[in-house]
Amino acid sequence: MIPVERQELDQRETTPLDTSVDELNANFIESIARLKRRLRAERAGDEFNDLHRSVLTLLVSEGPRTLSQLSDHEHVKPPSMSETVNVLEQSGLVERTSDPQDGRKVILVATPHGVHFVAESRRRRHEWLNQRLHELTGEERRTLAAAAAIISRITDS
Amino acid sequence: MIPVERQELDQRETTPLDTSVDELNANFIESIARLKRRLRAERAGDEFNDLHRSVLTLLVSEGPRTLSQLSDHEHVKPPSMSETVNVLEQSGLVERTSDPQDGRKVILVATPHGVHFVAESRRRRHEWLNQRLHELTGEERRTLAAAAAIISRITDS
DNA sequence: TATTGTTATACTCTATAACTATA
DNA sequence: TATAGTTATAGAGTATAACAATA
Repeated sequence: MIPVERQELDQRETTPLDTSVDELNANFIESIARLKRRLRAERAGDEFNDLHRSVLTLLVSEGPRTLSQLSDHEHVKPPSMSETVNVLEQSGLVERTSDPQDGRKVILVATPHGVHFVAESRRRRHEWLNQRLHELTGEERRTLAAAAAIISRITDS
Repeated sequence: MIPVERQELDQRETTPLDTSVDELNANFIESIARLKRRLRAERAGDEFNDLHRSVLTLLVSEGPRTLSQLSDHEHVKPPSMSETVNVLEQSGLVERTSDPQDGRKVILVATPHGVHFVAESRRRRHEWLNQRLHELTGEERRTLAAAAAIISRITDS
């Protein structure tokens, strides 16, 4: 039924490769959307969300960043990042400092407590996914790691 | 700095494999969260979201389902699925029918318009991601396809 | 005047609680 | 009673618009 519809509708040139990209697009988005919804249920009640953790991890591993740098990197708008940073700041995990060269800028720095938190929390978080990952074969894990690298690259392009 | 912290904190036994799973967990979640945020920005203004499309695709390709079956499959609660189905129904893409065996159940069926929509929209949606996928090598696409399959499997376990 | 960030407000997506109808 | 689904309401996460401070 679907192939017939596709045939009717495919007015422009398509190669089998196009079709496979379309399929990949749909399958891939649907699979990660379902995973995100499942993870949401698993981590209900957590104090920090993925964005909080991603920002903190970046500050710990890569060093201080301005608010705009953070919002660009994470693909959110500055007001969203400002609120995210408020939470981290109120928890004592990051500090706002000012740029001596440019008074408009706010530079975010991880506190020692923030560094400690990242090291400590990597293991505990997303326990459900951790368990699932442990059940995979080494090759399957390598596939996911390779996929994560590809996703990061295209997201930032 | 981080390795020292880890060493202090790692009270329980961990193997190198554990660490790599932790890293994979963090990297993977962060990469797909950033991708999701980027996709949100790219598809602003769209009439349907990922859940609408995923549900419609399932009904078209796999046949009629009850509301509970849909909410289980997509990992949302029944009220969320009910609202999602309302939108698809109001757009004429699915129909609610009743189960002749059990009057409590609602069976969702894709309309001909819904079938047509799925075939027609696969190509157009997420144009930004489609473009990125076209720029990948065949092997990179195979990696993502394999990752999507693994994700789907573990999400539904 | 342009840029960086914040505050106020609103929208999207999903959840929980309360309810209706049927088994 | 227990189950399937809906309605009403709330919360998390993100956005846009308006504003303040600095360049």
